[in-house]
Amino acid sequence: MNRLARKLECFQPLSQADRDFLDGLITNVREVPARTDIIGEGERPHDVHLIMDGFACRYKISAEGSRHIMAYLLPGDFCDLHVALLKEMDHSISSLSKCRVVEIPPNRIEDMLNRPAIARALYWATLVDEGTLREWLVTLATRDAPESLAHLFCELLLRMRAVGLAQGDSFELPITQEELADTAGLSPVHVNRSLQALRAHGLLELKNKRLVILDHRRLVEYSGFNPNYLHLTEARERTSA
Amino acid sequence: MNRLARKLECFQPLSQADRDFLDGLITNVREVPARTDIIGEGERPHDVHLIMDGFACRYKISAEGSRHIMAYLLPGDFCDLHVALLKEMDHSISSLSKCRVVEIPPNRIEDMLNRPAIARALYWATLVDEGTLREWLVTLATRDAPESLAHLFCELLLRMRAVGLAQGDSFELPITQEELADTAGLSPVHVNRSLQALRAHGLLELKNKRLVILDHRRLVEYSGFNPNYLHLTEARERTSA
DNA sequence: CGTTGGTTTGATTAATGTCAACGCACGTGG
DNA sequence: CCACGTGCGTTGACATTAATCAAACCAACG
Repeated sequence: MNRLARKLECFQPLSQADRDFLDGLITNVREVPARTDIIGEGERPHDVHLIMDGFACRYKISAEGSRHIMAYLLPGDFCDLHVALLKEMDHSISSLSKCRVVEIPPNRIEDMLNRPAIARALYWATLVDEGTLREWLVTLATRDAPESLAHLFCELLLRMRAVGLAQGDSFELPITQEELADTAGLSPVHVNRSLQALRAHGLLELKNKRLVILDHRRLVEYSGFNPNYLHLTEARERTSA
Repeated sequence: MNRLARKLECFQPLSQADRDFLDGLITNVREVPARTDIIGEGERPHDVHLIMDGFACRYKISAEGSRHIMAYLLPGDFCDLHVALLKEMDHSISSLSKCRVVEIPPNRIEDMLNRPAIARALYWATLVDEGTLREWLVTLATRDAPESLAHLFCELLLRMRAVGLAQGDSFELPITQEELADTAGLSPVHVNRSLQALRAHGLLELKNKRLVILDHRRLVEYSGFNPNYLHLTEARERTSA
């Protein structure tokens, strides 16, 4: 049930004690409306934030005022686990949809990191985040607009499955085309046309904030998606909530 | 003298004992010619690799055969510190110039991570790597060609300074325009034209494998460079070898 | 029923890629 | 010492992708 535990078990099964510990972390839950900042660039938050429900993102605003989204944060993802070490955030975090966010005080984080299995799994998770960043870099540099979106959707499907939030080849995607544009480095207009192309190819449908992948195999092939950077072990992929 | 120690001290000064320990790591040095793979995607190297001299890079080859460079590895940078945890590399590492690479066996790495100050500094370094990846993402998504190159050069200057390899506002940059193209997601032709534009603006000169920044202030402004993502403390920036 | 936020469409423009050729410096072997 | 090859940088002409601007449309919601 706990999305964090589910995600960490993609790396390695946890003991019941560890699972219970993670459940115990979920005490201080805060509702965050859609499109509101959770942490701003330059801040140094006191508590660590964990997404329990909804979509959030890391982003930066460039000098000319354009926003770029650098990562999606799904249920089970930490926003700022590292913050204790650095003087300040070098980017911001904002909700995309309505979110439920857990705030965890530093001493509980320390307790968590003293549990070896959890600490290792969290380290794995940051390596996956880094791999994801690298793959997004490749996308921006080498894939054209529809390929970029297709690749993103392939990735999100696996990540949503990993936390039990996919239904078959589809999942809730509560974001706008403008947000996709800010993610893929495209204009909203071009995102729209690219989505139409993907639809026309019979690869997917995106409406009512839900993405339905109609032909997963072809979508993977079309976008050149290789899931190795997510470092999932096949056994732990899940297909249902 | 030890580039790794210099770099880690950008986070926090180290004890003499820690510095000595890091010096003791440099036993098994290997010469690597330019443009040769150090670690390939899919491998799982036994030893950890540390760059002591020269330029290397992380890269991926896309399905259609194009290469994308996702990070530069300078003296003092680890190639694959994390590798113990993951089953396999999700990207490759190759030298750009001739390099000197240290190979460190896993038990020495373990010893290293048992030294709290060093472990913390290494964790800081991986956070900086992640921040750098995010900034490159922003570059690809929002900056035009000459801005991208200018931004990259600003970053490299600070990184080279941090390990004592810059002379004033200039440093050795032993890479070709084609490699810059594979970094910035541009064609070599366009890199060439963009460099000419930067030169024409009197911002910099790049010849004989050396980059001379002629007007640092304007270059920073031109590229919208904000060094916060490198998390350097001013005090530790160095300007000479 | 009007307003609002998001999506869709068309026309035009700007940035960058591609292809092809040429030049230049350097190193090598005759 | 010269001739040649090779790798890299440079240039020009042209094609393509995606951005921009502006307007229309649509559905949800008060």
